[in-house]
Amino acid sequence: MPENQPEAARLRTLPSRLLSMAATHADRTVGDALAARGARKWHYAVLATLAEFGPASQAELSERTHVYRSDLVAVINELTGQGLVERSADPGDRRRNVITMTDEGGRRLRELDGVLAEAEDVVLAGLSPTDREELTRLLTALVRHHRHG
Amino acid sequence: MPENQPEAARLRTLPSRLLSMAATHADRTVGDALAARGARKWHYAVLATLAEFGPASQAELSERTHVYRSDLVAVINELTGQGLVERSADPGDRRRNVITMTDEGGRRLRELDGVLAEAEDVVLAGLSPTDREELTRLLTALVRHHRHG
DNA sequence: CTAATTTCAGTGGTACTGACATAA
DNA sequence: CTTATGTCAGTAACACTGAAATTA
Repeated sequence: MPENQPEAARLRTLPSRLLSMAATHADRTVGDALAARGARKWHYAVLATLAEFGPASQAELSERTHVYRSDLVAVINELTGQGLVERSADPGDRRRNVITMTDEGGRRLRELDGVLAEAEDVVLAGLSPTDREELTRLLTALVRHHRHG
Repeated sequence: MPENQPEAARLRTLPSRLLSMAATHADRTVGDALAARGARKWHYAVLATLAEFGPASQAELSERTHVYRSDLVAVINELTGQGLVERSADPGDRRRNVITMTDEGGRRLRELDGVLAEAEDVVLAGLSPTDREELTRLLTALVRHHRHG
């Protein structure tokens, strides 16, 4: 028995659901594109963060990328295995490792920049340039608020 | 060595990343709120769909909720276990089950409506009413576009 | 025969928790 | 003693694939 009240179509406009569906599609698009080059989004996040802020400890990388400390270990292992970053002991604090991007890591990052740009374009294909900016603005406001709400 | 080029801050405005972070937070907020009542978002999706379209086969529910047919089995098992829906054989097509919402399922749905409303409000707390509508519009356009090329 | 439906078994990336040893 | 760091083990919900059995 369908109801004829306003909440009959509960699901269709539920923001959390729309967010989830859009993010799933975006993650899959980006993930597939990166996987075709043997990378994952965390790899890109770490490389991009190293390019922006320079060498850092794993704890710092975790804060900046929002990849959990515990999960970052495997990511750094994979990146070192590919020669994209180097892990060395911090002489000033022997609890820490210093992660440094190699030259090959820099080249890899610029390669992945291209992959990402294409993927983002696929993700946003349904929106005008104005709407893309508007969406970015709204999402930025959302995550900003969540981080110090 | 931080770069001073425009792509230095690659991550901060990457739409797929913003989408992912916002969706993760939203999923967690909604998921926690539902979990406090012993429910998950798929349970809500199934109940809401049954309320809107009436009794349906699992294949129909899968299409409407976008829960995979294989995953839907467990969801229906859980809902029947709680007496919220009933699973019976379709007399007209013996491959199918007919899933029907019980009266208790209807009460449960209205209970969860309240839970969802609160959770959505938390999720969108950083946005004005106008921005909330705008976000909903943009996300709707995105998922709409994804669903038909 | 092919096609649809339900079900089960399993995979993989992600988000997250807890604990431990080491060192500040 | 407390705190921070890196590491490991493990959980849970989710998205998705493949295949088997049944029936149309």
